[in-house]
Amino acid sequence: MAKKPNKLKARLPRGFVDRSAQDIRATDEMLARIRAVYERYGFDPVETPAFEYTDCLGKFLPDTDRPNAGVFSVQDDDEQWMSLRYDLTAPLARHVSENINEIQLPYRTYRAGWVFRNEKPGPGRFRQFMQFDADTVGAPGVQADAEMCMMMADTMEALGIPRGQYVIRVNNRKVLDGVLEAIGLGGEDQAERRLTVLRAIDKLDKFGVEGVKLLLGEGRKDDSGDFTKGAGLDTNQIDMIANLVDVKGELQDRKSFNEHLNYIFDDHQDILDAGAEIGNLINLVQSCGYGIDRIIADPSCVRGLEYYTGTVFEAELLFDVTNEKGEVVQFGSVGGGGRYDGLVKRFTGRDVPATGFSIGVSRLMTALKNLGKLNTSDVTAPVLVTVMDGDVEALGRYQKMAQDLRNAGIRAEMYQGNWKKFGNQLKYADRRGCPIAIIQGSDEREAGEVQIKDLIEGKRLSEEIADNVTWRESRPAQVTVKEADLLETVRGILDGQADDRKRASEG
RNA sequence: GCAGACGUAGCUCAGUUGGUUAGAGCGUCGGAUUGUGGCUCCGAAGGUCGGUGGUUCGAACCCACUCGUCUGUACCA
Repeated sequence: MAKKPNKLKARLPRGFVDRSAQDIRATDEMLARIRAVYERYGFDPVETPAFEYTDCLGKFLPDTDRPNAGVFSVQDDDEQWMSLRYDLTAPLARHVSENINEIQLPYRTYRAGWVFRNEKPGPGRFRQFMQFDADTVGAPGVQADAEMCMMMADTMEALGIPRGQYVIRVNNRKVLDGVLEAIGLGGEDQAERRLTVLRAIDKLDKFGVEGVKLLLGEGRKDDSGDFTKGAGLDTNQIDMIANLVDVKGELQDRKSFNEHLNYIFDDHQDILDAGAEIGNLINLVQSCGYGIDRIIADPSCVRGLEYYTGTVFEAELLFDVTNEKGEVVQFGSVGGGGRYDGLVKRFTGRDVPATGFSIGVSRLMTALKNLGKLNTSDVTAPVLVTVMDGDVEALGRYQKMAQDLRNAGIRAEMYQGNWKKFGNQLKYADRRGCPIAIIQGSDEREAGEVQIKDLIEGKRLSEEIADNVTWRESRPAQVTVKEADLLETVRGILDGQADDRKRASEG
């Protein structure tokens, strides 16, 4: 009968994660580096809330009054639908529109924040993740797009990704639109088909040209035997798109890009005009010294299907990313953006052209972590002041030692567990990674002394001592000093440990 | 969403043809050692076998459903 009480099971919602101290510190470091680049380009921060009214995000399902399934939504007490933001661009457009009279355009702005997507999570894909965006609102020229591409390249390098290990791929939506028109997919009635074609093109890096061709035609069967219906184009149409898209990074400048387009679409002026815009962007960045090792034209770059109107670009990592099991994983892009000239107009009715991009911080961190390029934090654990006597007077003395260390800028704590088992205090310090333990029992107290134990050096010495009695009695790496010399001695040991770490990391 | 694989202790995994009381290693806790971490030794705790229902004298094992994880794929602002 004595059935255990049914305990509540502690569980994390699917697709969400708790972040460790190390992750938080690493993220802070990444954010600081990204922010420094954006600031240097003259951008200012602005922050918007996690919730927006769903209509401002533009995510109602067609022909219904319910929000899209991909967004987390709740109804406010007045029955209006609100949703957690799924990116930072739509909220920015809302903010700018609401404050359009106060904001000096062109407006350069950046912001980092959590965004939420109610989708199937996967490795490195979560339902809450962080983006770090930069946008220029009210800048119509391709020179603003060019600036974005360069800033994105600078950001990659600021994060420690060497040149040649990443690339910014640039395209223009108007090229793709023109091409679709040219192969006879224009008009309202073919909208769905155009989307299918764009999705197929976007899969180039995943499936290769042959895979894309299948998706443009009848369809493609994947490894599990699942069949994806294709766009149903004829071979002529498929070949034109395949030729457009399969360039293997050969389009190095304005001239070669235009020649490429000209070769396939020599009688379509709108395509050539859009192509010229990409060419101009490439020339602009090259005049600033950003060569094809950093920014390159790529007609297969598609990006989001929703609101981009011109230039689109994305940052891709070129090194292999391996997971915990050592398998190489398809990583795809770590950020991207483009021109969205219609987004502010939805609210204001005014033409307010804008361009910007987004970096997937969480995703990029996964890549850097798996690569071992993530700055492992150099935060050291606190110095532990151990407790030998539990009377209030003694506790005050221990607490004061901790305060003195803190006031001297040294991370320190007094042991707050059960002080009666002294061995456990050092065990705690060991597991916590404390560099030093401070010990003062009645003997030391009477002599006006403290014992200072270098736990790192002690750990090293322990390898040479097999016998526990000897190990305990020898009190390795432990010195006795006058109370007045506590701070200086601790600082000396910490400095020595820091030097050792530096030497070790430099190999 | 679709397809497949897998769910046994905190973790990694054994578990015979369906047969008594479900095991190991690691970890955790306690002791040897109440003022000294590591090592070693001794001991203990820890399980609705993912859940529900069914077949059976009997189910961790077989069946159905369901939940979760992983892989591929679709969607992805």
